[in-house]
Amino acid sequence: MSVPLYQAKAEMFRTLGHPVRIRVLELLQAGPRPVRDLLSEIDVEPSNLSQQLAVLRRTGVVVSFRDGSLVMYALSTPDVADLLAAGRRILSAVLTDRDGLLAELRAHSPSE
Amino acid sequence: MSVPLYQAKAEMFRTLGHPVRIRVLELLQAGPRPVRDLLSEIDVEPSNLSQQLAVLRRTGVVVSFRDGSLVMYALSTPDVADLLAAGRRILSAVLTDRDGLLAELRAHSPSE
DNA sequence: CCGGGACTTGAAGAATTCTGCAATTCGCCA
DNA sequence: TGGCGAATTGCAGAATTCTTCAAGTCCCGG
Repeated sequence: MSVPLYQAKAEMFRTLGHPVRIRVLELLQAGPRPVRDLLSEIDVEPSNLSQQLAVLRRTGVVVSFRDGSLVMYALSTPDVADLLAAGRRILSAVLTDRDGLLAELRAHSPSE
Repeated sequence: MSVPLYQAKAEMFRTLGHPVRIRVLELLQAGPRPVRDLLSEIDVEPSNLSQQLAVLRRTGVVVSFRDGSLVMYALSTPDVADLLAAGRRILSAVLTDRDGLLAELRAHSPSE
């Protein structure tokens, strides 16, 4: 497998590695939305949101088009939902493990 | 949904956003491996690999344990494979779209 | 044609992340 | 016990990414 491919995969994941961008993608799962709506649901400055949207566009995870005076954004492929779902599962698995370990640590004596 | 949760999700994805770390995870899909093996398959300095492994450990995506004089690494949950698979699907969807667009651009006259 | 809302772009400084070198730890075995 | 291979840690400088502010574009209504 070529090195540039790993680069591309990494870039794909790095694109999701930001709270605002994650939130945007989750909102877009419900369908296309204008920037104006995203802005009202995410606590961030307009220019910052635009920057984050640009990152998502650059990678090709979302697409945008104009509808009258509004700019709409949409997921470029429904596969994005799978990615988010897989992320949630891992997060929950990891947190469960952590809690499990914590519980175990508390249940036994230090010398055990 | 709380803001810290988005932070946690973002951190999870950011963890995967590095070529070496992606490669490590793909290798670990086949089962636990010692650092020594990873090192022989990935072109990176030992200290760099260690740093990247530390990042993966911190997030809880992988776990490590000692086996004699070797340190072994393993995926903490098989769900990681799903994430990588979803990433691949999106990448291929995005690239296909791009190629599709390119082909379309080439097939029509500039003024069309 | 002008005003104003809806977004985007450019750019700079702050904050993070990456990389590689040197030094260190840990366990094994002669 | 001393030497070694295996890995990790501590850092410093380089490279990226984030955030914000100021300025600019586009489009609709008047």
